[in-house]
Order: sequence, then structure tokens, then C-alpha cells
Amino acid sequence: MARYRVGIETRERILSATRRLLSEVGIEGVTLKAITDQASVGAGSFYNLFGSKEEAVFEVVREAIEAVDPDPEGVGTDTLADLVDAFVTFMTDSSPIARIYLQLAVGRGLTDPAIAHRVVRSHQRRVERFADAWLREDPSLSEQEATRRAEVMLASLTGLGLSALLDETFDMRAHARELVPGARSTTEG
Amino acid sequence: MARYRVGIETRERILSATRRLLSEVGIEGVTLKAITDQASVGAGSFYNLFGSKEEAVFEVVREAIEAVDPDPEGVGTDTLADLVDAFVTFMTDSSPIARIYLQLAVGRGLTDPAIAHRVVRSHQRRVERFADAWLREDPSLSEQEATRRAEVMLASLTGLGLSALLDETFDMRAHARELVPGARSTTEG
DNA sequence: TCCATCTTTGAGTGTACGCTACATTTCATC
DNA sequence: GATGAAATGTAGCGTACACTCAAAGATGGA
Repeated sequence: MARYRVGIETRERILSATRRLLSEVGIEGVTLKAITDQASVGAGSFYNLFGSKEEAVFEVVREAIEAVDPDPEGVGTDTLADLVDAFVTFMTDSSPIARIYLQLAVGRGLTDPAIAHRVVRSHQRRVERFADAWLREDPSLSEQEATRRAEVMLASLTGLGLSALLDETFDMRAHARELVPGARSTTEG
Repeated sequence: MARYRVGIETRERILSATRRLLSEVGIEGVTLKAITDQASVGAGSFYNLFGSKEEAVFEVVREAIEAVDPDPEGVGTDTLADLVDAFVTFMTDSSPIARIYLQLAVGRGLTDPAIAHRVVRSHQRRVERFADAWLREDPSLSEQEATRRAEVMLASLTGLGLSALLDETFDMRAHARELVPGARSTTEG
């Protein structure tokens, strides 16, 4: 499937339409008709390239989950402030993808154990990364304590991100900055 | 509508069935047939008492949201620890309803501005309540600073709650306890 | 007991959905 | 330009859903 140039382009138009619909209308608004209309493609073409509607949705969602992770190259070197900053940027600048991610994690993850598992796994990877940064920040910490702090910090960031997505006037960056030790009450941009 | 005794009883059977379905099958499993079967009622009876399926679902969720707040009579007296405890209890003990609440707040709020507004409003009321508690805990705080801390605290609780709902092994209460100043590292139950 | 009013029933309506069948057109290769 | 594979558009299938309606039954004040 999708061996020729046009087929590949069509596939991308479909994914793009699906992504857009997911972020703007939510998972309930993603009907086959909506996708094919948005992509200017017939239903037959769709099923020539994807096995089911879910398959296209999953593809988009998979990309969204991966996009949460900040700059994979920086593993083991970035500071807490870097990680927090990357998370905030993801939530505010890439808000359509962030919306999809949260909608998926909450909307489907809470009922579908398979999705819940995926979300939890990627969450744990992020916790490890934050815990490492905590240890670098304060080497006297026990590994357990670092993990605990990472867990709370990520939970806070997720909650703040949720507020930001629901309320456009919410200044997520300012609040998030307060989570980083040593950065308290600084007003620098 | 529902002026006679039987009508009132039917209404309650329907709400009860809806509540049960919401918590056991999730919002997607709540079909009219499921509700009316579960309540042993014809579709016509349902529409004699409710204007739409959404109306019944909303009623159940509204009741659930009210249950989040600990003892509304105690406004202005409960401590931070009380408030945190009530939130944790809601998330862990009433987890089916908490699931629905989060699913609705996030799943719908992210796409429907009207719902987003409702969620933000009820969130702000809770923030005020937490801010008051912060001020009582530490009267030297400015109102602004108290609100800021309340905001972050609630975000953290929401995030931790999400983790708890996604991952059954997650100990939300232990993590939440660390958010309350002065409670650090205590292990008392 | 009567009877106006409230309540229940469930077959039926319209609609939206995911998906398929298939005839037609476009594409890459020779 | 002939060929076969790939890609496309459309009409429509079956299903599931929320919701309606007319007729029958239950209720309770007089």
C-alpha cells in the first residue's frame, strides 16, 4: 500500500487531516467523512491506505506521544530547568498535539487498559529523566527521593498544562518556573 | 414531569442506572438502551422524565462534582491537609466517578469552550478555597502568593490524581502528603 | 366509582456511522 | 502506447444510535 508518489501524498493528507480534526474537534468529531472531506479523498482511497479509521487515529496519536519527550539527544545532560521549559513549550506552543495527547491519555486511557499502559510507560520514562536531573541538581538526594520529587514535579506540570489548555489566560510558564528549586521569585524572562 | 410517586421513583431508577453504567462501562457505554434496560424502563418513560440522554448524564456528573468538595459547611475552617485529603479521597475512593469527572472535564473541555468555562469556574472556586487555607497556615503570605501556591497545589493534585487513575499501583496519598508544608517525610497514617 | 391527568410501552423513524464493492482512472515500466 | 498494478470516487450496505408517538394503563383526588 502506498507505493507510488500520489499514494504517499494521499496518506500524508489523510494523517494531516486526522491530526487537525483530533486537536480541533476532539476524538468524537473524527468521523470517516470528516477525515475524507478534510483530506479531499474518497472513502475508498482511505481504505486503500489504512485498514481502519482507528489505524489512522492511532498513527497520529503515536506521533503525539513521542512528541512529548523533549530533545532526546539531551538525555543525561539537561537541567531541571531545561526539562521544565521543554515541557511548558510543548504544552503551550504545540498545543494541538498536547491537546491530543491529553485527550488520549484521559479520554481513552481511563477506559482502555492498553492505552493506559502506553501512557504510563512513556510517563515513567519521563519520570526517570526528571529524576536524573534532580540527582544532578542535588547529588545528596537518594535515588528514591529523586524519583519521588520527579513524580510530583511531572504531576504538577501535567496539571498546570491542563489548566493552560482549558484557560488561555493561564500563565503556565510563570507557575512552572516556581517548581524549579532556586528559581523561586525570580522574574527574569 | 414526575408529579406522582411512581414518576419520581422511575426518575431515580434511571439516574441510578446511569450512574452505575458511567462508572462501570465508561461514558461510551452509556447508551439509551443500556440505561433503559438497566432501569427496566421503556424509552418513552425516559423521555417523559428527561429531555435528552445528555441531561441524565449531566445530572449524574453534577452530583459527582459537588461531592469533590469536602463538607461545604466547613468553608473557611478546614486546613490545607483537610482539603488535600478530601481531594485524594475523592480520586481514590470514588475513582469511577472521578474518572468520569476527568474524562468530561478534559475530553469535552478541550474542545467545547462552554464546558471549558464551567470547568475553569469550578476550578477557580477550589483555588480560592485552597488559597484561604494557605493564608490561615501562613498569615505572612500575600494574597497573590497564596493564590499562586493554591494554583500549583491543585495542579499537582490533579496530575497526581491522573497518575493514580491510570496506574493502580501509584500511591497518590503518599505523594500528595508531601505537598503540604510541615508534613514532609512524616510517615503517620 | 369516576375520570382527568400522569405514566408507561415498544415498535417505529430518521440519521450518522464505519466500511465495502466495483467500475473507472492514473501511474510506472517496458 | 500497451500493460498490469495501484489509486480513486461513489453508491450503498448493515448497524447502532437517540429520539418520537399513539395507544394503553396506572394513579389518586372528587
